[in-house]
Amino acid sequence: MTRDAGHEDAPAARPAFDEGARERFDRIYRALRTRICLLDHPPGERLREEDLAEEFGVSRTPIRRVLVKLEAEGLLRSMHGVGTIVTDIEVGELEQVYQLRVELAELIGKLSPVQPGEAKRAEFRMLLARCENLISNPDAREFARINMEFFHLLNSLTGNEPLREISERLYYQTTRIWLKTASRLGHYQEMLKDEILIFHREVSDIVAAVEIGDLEAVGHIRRSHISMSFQRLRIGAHRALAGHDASEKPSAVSGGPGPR
Amino acid sequence: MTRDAGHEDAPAARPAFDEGARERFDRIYRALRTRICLLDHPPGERLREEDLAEEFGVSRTPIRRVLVKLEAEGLLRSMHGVGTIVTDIEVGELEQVYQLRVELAELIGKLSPVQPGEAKRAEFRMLLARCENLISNPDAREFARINMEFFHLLNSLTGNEPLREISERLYYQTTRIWLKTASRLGHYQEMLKDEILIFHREVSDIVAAVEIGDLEAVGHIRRSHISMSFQRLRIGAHRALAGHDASEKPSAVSGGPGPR
DNA sequence: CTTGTTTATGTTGTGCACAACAACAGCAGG
DNA sequence: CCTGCTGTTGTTGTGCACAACATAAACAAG
Repeated sequence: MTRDAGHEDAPAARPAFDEGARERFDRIYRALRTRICLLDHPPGERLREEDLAEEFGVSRTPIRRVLVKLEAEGLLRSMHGVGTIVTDIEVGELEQVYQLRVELAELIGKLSPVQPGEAKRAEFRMLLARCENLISNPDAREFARINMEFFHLLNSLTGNEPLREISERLYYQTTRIWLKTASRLGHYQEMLKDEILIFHREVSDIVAAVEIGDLEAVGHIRRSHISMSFQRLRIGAHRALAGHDASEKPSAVSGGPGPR
Repeated sequence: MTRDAGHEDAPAARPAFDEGARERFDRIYRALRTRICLLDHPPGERLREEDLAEEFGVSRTPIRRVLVKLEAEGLLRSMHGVGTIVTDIEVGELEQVYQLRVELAELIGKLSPVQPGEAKRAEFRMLLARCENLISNPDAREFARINMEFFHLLNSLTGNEPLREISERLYYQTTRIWLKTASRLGHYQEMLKDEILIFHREVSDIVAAVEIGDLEAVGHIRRSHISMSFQRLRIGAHRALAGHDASEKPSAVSGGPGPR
């Protein structure tokens, strides 16, 4: 298992001088969610409550609250007497989630859009810069992380809180599938570079739309990219299943999947 | 408090001969959710974990799991050292939820629609009959209950499971507001009869669309009714706030709110 | 060797006692 | 009468020991 790789955002067993119960809950919840979506906990891995309790410096009880929530979100599945395992995901099962995400993407620009101030626009530009760095220095994990931050930035463009919550939930249900599918493909490096280029294009287009304040355009761009991303994902998964993934050169438009 | 009124669907402290943990969790969860939405537990009421534990014949631990989930859904709010209280709701805060529900209503007919078989169509006709009975025998509580069952029936028309889950969640966040607003209005009886007539019209139209298998039409009808219902709700709440609710006769189209 | 049974082991679910915390009543000082 | 403090009470959050459960290994019967 890759658990010991690096938990930059989960400083284990931090004393947390004056942390309230709710803050601690959120901290542990987000840490685990990030780990699962970055495949630090790959699908099928068993999470022992006692280990997690020791790692975060608490008892099993608060850990269980977090696990219950993660199970409600569909990332975990705990069975009495067996264990708590990270749910496995298949491209086919995620089609419905993607269909819904495609529709919701447009709503972000429609329902209570909030025009970003200079600070937020700066965040967008910063992310675009990190994305450009990524082109010359491809790294799947960093890619997934930037993608996650980009999502949260986009999500903050709507003032509709229920929409934000639901979009976030669906995002975290689907985002793992890319890393999982990609790791199975033979032409890992080429595909990663292609996907990063496509993602950079999306970020670039969206930042342009944000700069001129056209949030509806942001929604449309996002929608088409999510849709196309899922199409590439399906093709990639199909090739991986057929087993002739390493035998043919990928093209820029249909090379492989990317996290959206 | 109205807690002792009638818990038809929550047989308290049932022995439950061979009930698994998951089934019990679901039973308690749904019982409490129904009670909250039927205002058996009105907004602001304090729920004592120990009382609930005793009533359902379990310890505090499984009760807390249910409360955590209900809190995640926005129906409860528990504060350390204070208590677990039923969240209060205002029409203004629910505007965003309604905007989202309006958009999602159309998706039910679009995303993976499943043509209902004869059994399901019979359920629709049955509900329509109960709705007609309601006209000659108005009862707010029964109205809310039929409305709830009608929602679940509609929700089963899409095969998109994430959409079903999200729609359900949003429905239960909003459905309480009608009973709460209605109970504050002076012309309670007239408004109830008007709302029942409007609801009967909606059910009738939707059943007709279901019979000919046009699920997209179902989505459109539903969408417009949710939208109009919220408009009436806002007007009703405004009148109740202004305090001149009992002084003027309501009309059929703008009389008051109804649960959607 | 195969198969059905039993036992051992490890996990999640539950119950209970206690800690942490907030609100309130009572009271002293002004 | 008002204000600020303090003890008391009641609630949710936590830790821990045990029950319920599933799995797999060990074993006996065929």
